[in-house]
Amino acid sequence: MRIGDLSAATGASARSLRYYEEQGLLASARSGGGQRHYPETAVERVSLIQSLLSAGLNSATIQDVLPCISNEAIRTPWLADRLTSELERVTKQIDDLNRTRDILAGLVEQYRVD
Amino acid sequence: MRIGDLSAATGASARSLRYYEEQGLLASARSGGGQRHYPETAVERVSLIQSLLSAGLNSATIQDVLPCISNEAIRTPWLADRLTSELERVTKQIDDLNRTRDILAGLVEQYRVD
DNA sequence: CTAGAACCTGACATCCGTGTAAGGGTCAAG
DNA sequence: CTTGACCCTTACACGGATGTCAGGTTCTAG
Repeated sequence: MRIGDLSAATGASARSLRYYEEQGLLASARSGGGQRHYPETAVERVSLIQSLLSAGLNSATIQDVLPCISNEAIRTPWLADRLTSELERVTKQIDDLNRTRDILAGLVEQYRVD
Repeated sequence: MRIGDLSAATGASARSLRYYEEQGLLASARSGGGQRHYPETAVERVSLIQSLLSAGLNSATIQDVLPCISNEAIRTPWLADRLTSELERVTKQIDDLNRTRDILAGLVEQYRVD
């Protein structure tokens, strides 16, 4: 599939897909003329990248965590630690957001027109 | 209290406190020489602002939602709707983050060195 | 072959809360 | 009065993913 197809399939803009590639998160094959071609599996990969980005991981961290050229899982204690640390960060973020949701719910109550 | 005290009490930098004021989120009285003075209640207000910012509300939205000059609660259907809509957004964000946490947890499992 | 859609690279713009530096004023203790 | 800590305004910089524009190339349908 070409970049427009992948964009349509994932909701990521073509600009973003090129950026992911530039950051080493997403590989592409090139046609003779230089145009990008992606395997079907790229859809899932982009979806994963989107999830991690929306969780607040930056592209450098995602690159550390998801080596993209080799499909081989690189299992090192360092990587496990890194992932665990990000997991903790996200968990803490969720806790914070839950507190804030309660605050918002309280405000909704307080400001409601009776 | 002066800006340094409020900063120490809340963890927000003086820069941020001035910014909150500039955005209409936080009021201050001024001494003859122009220095800011805050009532004790400012601590709680800043804390609320911090929570809302960390939940992804921008200052314009917070300003809409928390009129700062008047302490009077401005109860309008519009405000209640606005708050409800932000509440829904945060709730959705929490759901997304929970999904991403699961993804990360799965990766931790997958990449763990056995 | 040709038109037009889709793609390419490179560069600059945007958001927005925060950091930071410059240059100067305020305030309280000694 | 002096000193030093604290504060003032103004202005510029940043990060980082994404938008957008320009100028050019590739691909595909007719």
